[in-house]
Amino acid sequence: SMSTVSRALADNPLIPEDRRREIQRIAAEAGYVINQSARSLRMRKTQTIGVVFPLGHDVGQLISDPFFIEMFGRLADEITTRGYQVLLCRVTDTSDGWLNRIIQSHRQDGLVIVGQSDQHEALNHAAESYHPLLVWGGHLSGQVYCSVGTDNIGGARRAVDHLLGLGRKRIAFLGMLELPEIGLRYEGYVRALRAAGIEHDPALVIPAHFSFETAYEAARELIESGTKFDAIFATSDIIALAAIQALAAAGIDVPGQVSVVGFDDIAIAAQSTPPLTSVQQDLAKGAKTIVDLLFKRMAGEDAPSATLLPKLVVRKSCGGASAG
Amino acid sequence: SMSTVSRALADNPLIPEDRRREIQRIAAEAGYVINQSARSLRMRKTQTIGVVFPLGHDVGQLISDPFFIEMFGRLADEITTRGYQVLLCRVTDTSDGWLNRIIQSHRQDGLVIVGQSDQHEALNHAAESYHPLLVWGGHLSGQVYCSVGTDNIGGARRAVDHLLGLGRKRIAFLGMLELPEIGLRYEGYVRALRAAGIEHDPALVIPAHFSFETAYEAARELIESGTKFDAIFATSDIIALAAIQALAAAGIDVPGQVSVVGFDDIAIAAQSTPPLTSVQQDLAKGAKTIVDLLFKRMAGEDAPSATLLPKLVVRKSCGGASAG
DNA sequence: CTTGATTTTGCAATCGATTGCGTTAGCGTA
DNA sequence: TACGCTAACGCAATCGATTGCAAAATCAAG
Repeated sequence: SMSTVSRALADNPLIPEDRRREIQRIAAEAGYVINQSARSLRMRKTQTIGVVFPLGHDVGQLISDPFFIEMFGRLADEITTRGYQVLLCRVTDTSDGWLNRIIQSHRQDGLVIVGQSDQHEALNHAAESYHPLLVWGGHLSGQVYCSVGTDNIGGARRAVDHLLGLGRKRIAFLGMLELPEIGLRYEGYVRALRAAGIEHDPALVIPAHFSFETAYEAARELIESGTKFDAIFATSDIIALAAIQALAAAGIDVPGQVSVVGFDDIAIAAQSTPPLTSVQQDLAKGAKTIVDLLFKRMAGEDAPSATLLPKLVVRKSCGGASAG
Repeated sequence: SMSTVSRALADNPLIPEDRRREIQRIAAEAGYVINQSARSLRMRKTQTIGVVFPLGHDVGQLISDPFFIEMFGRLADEITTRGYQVLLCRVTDTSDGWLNRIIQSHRQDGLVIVGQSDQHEALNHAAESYHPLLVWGGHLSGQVYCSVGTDNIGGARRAVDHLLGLGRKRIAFLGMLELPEIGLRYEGYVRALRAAGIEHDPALVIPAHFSFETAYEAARELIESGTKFDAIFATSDIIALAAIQALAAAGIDVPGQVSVVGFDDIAIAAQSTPPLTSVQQDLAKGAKTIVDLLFKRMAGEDAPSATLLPKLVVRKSCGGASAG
């Protein structure tokens, strides 16, 4: 009897306990497993969380960025611990309605978007009707969706303040202002300079993508442009490491002549030469917060955005007495 | 008319071209998206590949191992490029029939198992009836399933030969022999020693798990045991890095007193101090091969196992003239 | 206008579970 | 034996697509 079996396997108390056990035993012996496609269709839930990496800006390199990779791993751990599967969605086609296409495919019960990329509007629009959606990224004004992220302004502020404290005055900024998180870090950079009474030179703001190669190019151009600078605030560790290599190639000493600070504090940061000073994002806590809030939303409750406090980890790449 | 729409969206030539386009336009405007649960059920395929990490030996640490992480990223790239989704399966419950449970859930059209763990038998059994299955790992005798992996014996042989060439004679082996791949590396280690006419001392074979902490402990115990050794062949870079730190903590110079060679050549290997000599596995090629073969098998063709040739990347951690 | 061939269209079954609701079985009591 | 009540059970609808097959529409030719 089909319905009885279904109920028995679901541990439905309508079926007497001993009968349930027997059916479960027989099913196990026969190697029977519930077909999840059918189950998903009927139940309208998939026991799956989609993790999305919008790559609107830089296509073709999911794997190359250690930050994304680590974030993914942490998210995967949090999700699987709760008995859900993880579906990785790499979005290459960000044409109109890409997010809706993912949502309406009903492949997942909830979504985590890692990084806003340039899709703030799309996210806002989707969030109006789709609730089990969480975004890792900066908190922007007029934001409808629920996000978790580091205090980018504060983190940048702390990094630049540290450089200023070392006596650095011409601090270059490397990053893509178009991305919301980077825009916020820029905000922190500007505020720190202003607070120190230093005029902000647009020639020191260099667009740099997240990949090592393009960042290296950007740093090289800055060096060759002849613009004078005595420090670099890089908006990611990869950019910082690329800049250090570009400086080394040009015979410029780090931290002797130029101090460098990165962002993220990925694992390699501590291992590089010189070890990299960086603004640490607590990804373990971030991932846990994201998944906690997502499950709250999946349960129908509302959940507010959250901000994590960054920590400046000082190492040798920016010189000064406090190295370590 | 439901059937017409379904056919139109599938670009079925039964529907005249202009009608197809119109229907597609209307569907796009209405934001209609095919429900993948229903589609999967009817079509008996999910456009999804499952990537499985059996953690029978070391539970609770998917994210911590850079090797797994990189492999996953490469696999994900290859899979998404082919228009498939990636489902991450972390297996914690390796009780009888775990693989069958995954297969019969019909959540995916094909499976990639990363690392045999201690599940050789289970894999062999599953492969008899389930064909779209590929395994990253060593090639074992009597193996039914299709696997792709580095030539572990050859790689180990090359690493140990290099140490012997540097004049090292008492070479410790760090790794878990129970795992098939490590067993093969041990085989290479033994062969290299035998070829050099050196007697193999069981006291130099130390069980070491893949996590940094446990590997550090293992190395510390080796050092404190008083057993004399002048080199370490570690079966993963993480183990090698842990060993280097343990040696440093004990005041032993690398590569002055002890040479260290790792396995995998993960990204950090080049960045550590001293930079780590390691047996490089070409994961990009490995992942591509795996997915190529998997899709062949999904198409019903047969596909043979493949072996990749490892390359010894010499850096400073083992001393000698050839450092780079 | 009819016939036959061909192109379009749509009915209805199907995939494999879950579940509301009605039916049957079982048991105790009068 | 009859009745009432509860505990088990099972029929049949449902989820939302796809597709074989038959019906309908269209068209060409006689």
